[in-house]
Amino acid sequence: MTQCKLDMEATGEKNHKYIACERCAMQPICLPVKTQQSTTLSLTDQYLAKRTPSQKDHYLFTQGQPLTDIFAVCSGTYKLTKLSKFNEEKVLGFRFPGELIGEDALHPKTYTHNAIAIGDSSVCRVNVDNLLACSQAVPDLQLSLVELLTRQSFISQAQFESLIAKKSAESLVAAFLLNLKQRLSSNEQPSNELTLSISKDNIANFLGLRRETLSRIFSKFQKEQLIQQSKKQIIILAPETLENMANS
Amino acid sequence: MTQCKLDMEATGEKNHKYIACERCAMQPICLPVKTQQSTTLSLTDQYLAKRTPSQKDHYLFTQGQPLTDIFAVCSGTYKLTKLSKFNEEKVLGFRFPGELIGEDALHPKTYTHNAIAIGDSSVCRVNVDNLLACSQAVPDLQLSLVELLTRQSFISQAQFESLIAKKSAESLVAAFLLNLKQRLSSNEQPSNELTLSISKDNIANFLGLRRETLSRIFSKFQKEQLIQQSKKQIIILAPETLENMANS
DNA sequence: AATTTTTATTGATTTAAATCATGTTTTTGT
DNA sequence: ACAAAAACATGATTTAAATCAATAAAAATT
Repeated sequence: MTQCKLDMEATGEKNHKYIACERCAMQPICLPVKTQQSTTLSLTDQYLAKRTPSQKDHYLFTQGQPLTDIFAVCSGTYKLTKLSKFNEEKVLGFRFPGELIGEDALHPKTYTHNAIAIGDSSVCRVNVDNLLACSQAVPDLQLSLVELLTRQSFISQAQFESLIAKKSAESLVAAFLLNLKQRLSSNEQPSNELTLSISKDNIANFLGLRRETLSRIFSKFQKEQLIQQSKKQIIILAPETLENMANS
Repeated sequence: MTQCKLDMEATGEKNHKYIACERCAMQPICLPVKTQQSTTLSLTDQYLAKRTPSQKDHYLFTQGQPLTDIFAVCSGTYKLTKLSKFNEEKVLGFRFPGELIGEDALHPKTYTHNAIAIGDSSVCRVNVDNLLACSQAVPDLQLSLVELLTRQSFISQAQFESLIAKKSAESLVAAFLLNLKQRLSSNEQPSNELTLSISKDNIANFLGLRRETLSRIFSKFQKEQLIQQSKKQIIILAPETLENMANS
């Protein structure tokens, strides 16, 4: 499996697992260009910066800031947040390796939320101005951009639907766990074991539940042998039961 | 204000108010091409069918059907729905004149929901295959398509955020009313009067509330002089108060 | 290793919205 | 214009989740 050339290089954080470019949502505007004739091989260099590391709590950007780059997560986790009127943080979502950040700012050309690293993480960074300039010259690239945008809006749509479906707290959590499993294990073979890089507070916030409620549900799932948790490690014991709960 | 050439023609339904093309979300891929040199003037004809009428309860498409067209509402209202496991209808949203339908099916090339006319309505219809073929030849068109998609994903994002923010039933309804007002009165000067083309059942379904709860909230708003309703006609008396409720 | 801070759990109580129940108004079709 | 069917409203009761409260366990800091 081919990977970005930086894959094997020392980037200062040795214990990082980087995602393969093949699995990355940015791929439409990165890899295809690379694999074309050598004249265009340097094209990506005009807009792509690879593996920019973020330490814990680093802001990739903040809401209201003008758009400069769109990002793809290489390693770690980011959370997307917004501040409410009285400065309460609302978590809008999480981004895991291979997923995009900031692409929804393309229209108003302004970031509409904050993107914050949870633990040490890293991104590839695509400069939008340069990308658009290049895409004017390379029709294929423009087409790939359309591809990237439509794929992303499909994912957003799915997430929207899963949250709009009025559900019990329990089914929300079941759906969330299965969604995590799916997004985190697409690397290798699907696994029922996952590490929660995110705090329960952040998860509760995202799901619109109280921390106490979330805690009770995790305890209940544990008691009912649906999951098994020790610290940040979670094993999903009964995916089918959770599946049934999720779309109850 | 210029309008589509069919605007003044008799289309069988005389009491229909059609939206001006300038106000339509499809505009990026319709009007610009029309106003270019006469050789490309016929280009839109290759993918655009104007003013296809839908009688009440007509399905524009159903979930699972392969994508053929994307639509823009010309008049009336459509609802987007999905069936749950046990055949319960979930309302995912409404589309009013000037808004797009089906554009989110561009990626998997399959419609993911149903689009159903509420009352007599009409759409402009854009054939996707022909559009993509044309856009290969006309780079400007491709750029406009990107524009259209990014604008739309911005709107979707806003809707997502308004629904994910865990709020009371009351604030949900307040936000919904203001959203309706904004989307329905963009025609002329902003008005506080609006006609509910949608049934309260559909609204309750969309907001994830019970019909009884919605009914109570409307009654409460009326009692508190925030709105005034008679049949399907609603007058928003205190937009600021509703605004405060909406982002409480 | 010890202490502070943050994060998570569990119980008791309250509350907002769902559910159950019934009646009224509006719309639709003949 | 009338009957039937939808759609809407309102009261009484139940319930799921929020809130209040108090510990317990992890993680971070010294």
